[in-house]
Amino acid sequence: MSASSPPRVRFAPSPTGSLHVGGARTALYNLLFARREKGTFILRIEDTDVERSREELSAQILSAMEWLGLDYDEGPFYQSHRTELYRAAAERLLAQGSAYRAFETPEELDVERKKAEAAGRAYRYSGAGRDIPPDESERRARAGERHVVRLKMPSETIVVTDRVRGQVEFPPDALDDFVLVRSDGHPLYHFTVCVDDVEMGITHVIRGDDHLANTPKHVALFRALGAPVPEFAHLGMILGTDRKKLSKRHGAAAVEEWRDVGILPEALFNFLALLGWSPGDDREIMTREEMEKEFSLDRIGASPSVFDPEKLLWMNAQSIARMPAEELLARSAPFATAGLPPAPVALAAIELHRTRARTTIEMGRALSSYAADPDEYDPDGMKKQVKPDTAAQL
RNA sequence: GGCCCAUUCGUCUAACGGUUAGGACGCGGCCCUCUCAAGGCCGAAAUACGAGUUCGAUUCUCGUAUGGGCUACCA
Repeated sequence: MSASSPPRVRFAPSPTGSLHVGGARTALYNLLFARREKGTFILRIEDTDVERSREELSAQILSAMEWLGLDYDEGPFYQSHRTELYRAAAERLLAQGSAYRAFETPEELDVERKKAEAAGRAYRYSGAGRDIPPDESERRARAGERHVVRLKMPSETIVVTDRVRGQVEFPPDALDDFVLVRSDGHPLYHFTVCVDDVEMGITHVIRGDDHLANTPKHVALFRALGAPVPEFAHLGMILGTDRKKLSKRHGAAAVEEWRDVGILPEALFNFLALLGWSPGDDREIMTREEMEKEFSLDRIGASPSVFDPEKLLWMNAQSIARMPAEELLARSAPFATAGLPPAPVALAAIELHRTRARTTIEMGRALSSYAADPDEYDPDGMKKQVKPDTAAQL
């Protein structure tokens, strides 16, 4: 690959849940790559699924990204505001014969699918819509007949070039003519992704491994759209300690949950960066500047990785141990639910506890314990720590 | 079922054909220490299995096993 113009990358979450640590890491790698290559990091909200997308979740994702320091250069762009773009693209593909209308109902397709399943065959759409002459297709559409728009998949092996997995080949019979636009006019995910990636000039697609098998569809779409195919980098999944894909039921799969238990954003950032990427030497604790300077797609590992809360806690403790006292105080103060002592006392307490507290919650709690004289002292502690003559003074 | 991906200590990872397979978390021990931490030193702990290529495989190829993903008018 020759040196070219600065890369443009994007993070494209769909607002169907809060920001997951897996998503956060994807965003983080995009960000690091953009910074390293002096490129542009774009945020795009994929909210085309009207049934599942919720506005407050978009806001939640935005705030989680801000907290983690995942700052983007352009956006957020909402796909729900870009429907005209997709409609026009569908028209174009239809006009140039790269896509066609199909008039089967979901029920009919379901029957076909069941039949194939019963026969032990892999289901593929028949491609019947391909044979409808353009003028007839046009007429039926104008008459209001319900239809979807499907892409004509080329009957050739599609080679996906992936920066972390190398060349991956997909034989032609593995893909069928998938749906671009639903019968209610809503454009579908694979379609909007590609239209937007083209329109936004995306040069590198860095995303979760779960999209690798979808990539040949995207490659076919980019070609049909007459656009250059971006480079891909597919990241291994993040797993729970049981080696299953990390999810809500593992607890603390969302970025906010870590924020709420007193994890510092820089610690989570550092931890996530090293979950699947390594600078190549033995460094573990890295500053954001170092990461932005040294990040490289070529040093991303291909295998899935287990999210280990213990190590995150250790990294957090490292951050706490190194942070300037004033800053640490400010970050812990929100967790000092039982009040804060006067500043000089608080600062002294910070120094006393910075090697003991692993989270800002623990620090906040420690700080609060200096806010007022306790009502009673632990008898064992008294006996051990307080000499008889001082005890008399109390 | 079909297609695709992955596999180094329990976990995160380094080693881009030749290393006593390195580091980190966690774990154990010792030191430091009025306690608890932190810190320092030491230790146990890995190339999934089987073939092949090669003078030589963690590294390249194939197979098996195990995990995972995709296979929607979800994203």
